[in-house]
Amino acid sequence: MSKASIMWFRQDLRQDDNHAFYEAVKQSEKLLCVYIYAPGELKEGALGAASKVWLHHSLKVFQEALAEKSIELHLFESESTLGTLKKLCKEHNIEKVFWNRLYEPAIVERDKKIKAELKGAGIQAESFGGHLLWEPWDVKNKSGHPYLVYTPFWRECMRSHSLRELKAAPKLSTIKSFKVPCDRLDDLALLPSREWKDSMMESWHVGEEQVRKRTKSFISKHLKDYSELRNHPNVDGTSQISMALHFGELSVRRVWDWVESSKAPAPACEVFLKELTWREFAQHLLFHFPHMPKRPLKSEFAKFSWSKNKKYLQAWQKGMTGYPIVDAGMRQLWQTGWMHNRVRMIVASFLIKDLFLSWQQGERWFWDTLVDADLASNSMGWQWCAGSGADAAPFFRIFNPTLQGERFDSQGEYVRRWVPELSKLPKKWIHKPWLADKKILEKINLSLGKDYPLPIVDHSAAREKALSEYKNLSKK
DNA sequence: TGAAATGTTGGGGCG
DNA sequence: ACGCCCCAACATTTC
Repeated sequence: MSKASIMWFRQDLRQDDNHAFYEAVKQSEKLLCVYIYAPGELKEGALGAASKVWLHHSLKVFQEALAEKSIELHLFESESTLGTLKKLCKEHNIEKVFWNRLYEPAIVERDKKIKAELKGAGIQAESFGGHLLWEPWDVKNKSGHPYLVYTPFWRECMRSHSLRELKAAPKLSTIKSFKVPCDRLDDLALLPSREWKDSMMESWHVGEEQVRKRTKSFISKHLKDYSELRNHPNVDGTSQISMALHFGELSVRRVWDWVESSKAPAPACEVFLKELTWREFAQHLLFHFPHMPKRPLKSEFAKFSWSKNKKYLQAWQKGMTGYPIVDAGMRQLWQTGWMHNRVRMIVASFLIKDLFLSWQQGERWFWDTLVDADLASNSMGWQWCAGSGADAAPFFRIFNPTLQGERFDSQGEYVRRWVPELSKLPKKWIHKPWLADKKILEKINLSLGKDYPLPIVDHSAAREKALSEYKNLSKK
């Protein structure tokens, strides 16, 4: 039993199944809850603009939820988390600091240092597993190395790794709370002046309570059709829990439990649990290969000579490439901070293999604009598309944006929703407007090249070029 | 969680 | 009735 402790909240803004919080409440008489915003320490993991907006709202809701139980969540903007923690410990006679572990390289390094320094200063420090299903150092192949291929990773997790015990939300009625001077939420300046910040959040559920409802309703209504409907961008067939998993409003372990105890057929459950395990795989990869966000995991790809065409990059970012499914996705991303996963693969393939821009350019744009931006998932995903990652798609697997559109948005509804200038175009041409009859275009008063761009590159020519470039690379 | 090129098969039209 | 061609449908290979 410790008299006074700090609960250091990070990406675990929840009460349910929060091991560090559970133990902190159990082991302490008096508890100081803190969130420390120290962007300078995070390197390439420093939050993107959309993530900051999400964090702002998430912190607000979490503060309110704790306040209902008379617990204050103290916010601090800081240049040194260690400095802030040490100062608080000293000022308030703190005996122990609790937190849940994270696995990004810069954070791991910082937290190790913090733990050592606190212990050196005579303060106990204990970290807990809560962000993942399994610890990265526990899942290894027979020769003791981390897995580089997903399927064996999945099998190994299923075969030999049990899930940790779930923890209920701690009972807060008996714990004594501190109230100390701290920053206000607005002082953290997480909301940019960008105009999309309000409209962006309209699409999403924020906070533990709302996210729980949304997830449970997904499981009971949509999980049974997940394997099919998750591919159709205009259908509400995905769980949309990525952002809540990133900031920890939702425990992945808890979701796993809900899915396993759901009434959905076992094969549907498995498809979904495999997606949760892809997230896990990404986190483990980043832990073992800290350079994943910056450099190709397959080093031969470092020689690839990418284009630096700024106009192409801008056209892609703004959703003005002339390929409707690509543009719809990029505009959905800009307006809502989120893009359907099927479309993420399509726009990524397009950036890399049609425009020859490096996957890192795409990675950085997603990082800044996605509310669910996650260093591990994002860099793994981009490397997967580029063919340079672990268990990646072969480079020659090139998506044809027209065919992908026709297959997964067969009615063109997704395109019409996000690219309104094409909304009157008949289904037949919705994914290839440049082939539409002039008469039709005149009739709907659509002037290609003016109201909507002509394709900025020719897909089949770009495909040939990409393949020959790749061939050269593998020769060298 | 590709697409395109190439190969194979089999039904039907037709001399 | 037969051979031939066409081509859609499907399978396999290649990038």
